[in-house]
Amino acid sequence: MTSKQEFIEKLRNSSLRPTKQRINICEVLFNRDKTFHFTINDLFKLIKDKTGEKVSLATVYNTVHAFHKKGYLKEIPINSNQTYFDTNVTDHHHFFDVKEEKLIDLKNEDVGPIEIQKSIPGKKIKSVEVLVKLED
Amino acid sequence: MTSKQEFIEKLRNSSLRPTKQRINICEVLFNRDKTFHFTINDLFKLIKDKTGEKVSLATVYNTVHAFHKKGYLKEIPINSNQTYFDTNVTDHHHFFDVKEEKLIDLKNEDVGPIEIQKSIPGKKIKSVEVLVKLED
DNA sequence: TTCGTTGTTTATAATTATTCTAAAGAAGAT
DNA sequence: ATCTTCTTTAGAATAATTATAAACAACGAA
Ligand SMILES: [Mn+2]
Ligand SMILES: [Mn+2]
Ligand SMILES: [Zn+2]
Ligand SMILES: [Zn+2]
Repeated sequence: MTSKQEFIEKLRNSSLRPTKQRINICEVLFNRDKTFHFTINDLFKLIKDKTGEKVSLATVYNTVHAFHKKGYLKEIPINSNQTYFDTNVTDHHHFFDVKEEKLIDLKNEDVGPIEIQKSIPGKKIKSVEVLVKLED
Repeated sequence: MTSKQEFIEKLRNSSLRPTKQRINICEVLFNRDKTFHFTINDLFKLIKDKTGEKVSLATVYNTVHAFHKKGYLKEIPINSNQTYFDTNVTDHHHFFDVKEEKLIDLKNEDVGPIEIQKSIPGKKIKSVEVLVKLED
């Protein structure tokens, strides 16, 4: 499998040694066609389901945070009891289906350019994110 | 004081009896010129500081949630260890100063109209919020 | 007013996501 | 192979939030 080399590269770039556990995490995170929105708990369960091997919760947290810090994962700002992450690290916005507690990507063209007309002295803009909440 | 009557009205509208504790909470929340962004913990401390009387944390949580449910408070979607609320319940967007952990209002005209071009069958838009993260 | 009812406050316990710890194990360098 | 450094893991610690239940206060009818 060619993807394993990519996983190892991602891990090394994040200053992480490529261990069996971390490869399994990568398998679930990055071996996909579409973007993946998840909580740590989602990921934790999926690792067991998809790889058949259990990885400790602490390792899942540590690895996700390292990837997030390196920019391989994006954190989505929602008020939920759990933190949501996204494998799509490009600039993009989201629908949040409040009932289903599911995130859906919005393409930038679905929202249009957003120009912030105000500025705060000494501060610069780090990110601009739109969250569209959906109800039935 | 004329504002006390408004507090009582807000409480009644939220199906809450006007107690001394809740009036004190209202005093801190609503007796202001500018919008107020806060966490429960901010509010809890401010009540003691501003009114000299202690209100239990449970009461602060309960009252804030009742006001939120009724629409007298807005919850701001940020990933933080604590939930942020806002006394400005109009549609508006925010800067979030990541270092200072402070919210700043953006007027709608500072952002411009946002048109969402995508729709999800069976769902309608409940809110559209922009969060602009600031760094030094 | 007084009394009964219903709602409220509070200390404290429970819950839960996340982070920390430290011991045992694995990876990498020589 | 050996040594060093990093990693995994179970379990403990932390911290925000929610639940509990007993003492107390607001309300409305009598
Ligand atoms: Mn993070
Ligand atoms: Mn709430
Ligand atoms: Zn996304
Ligand atoms: Zn605001």
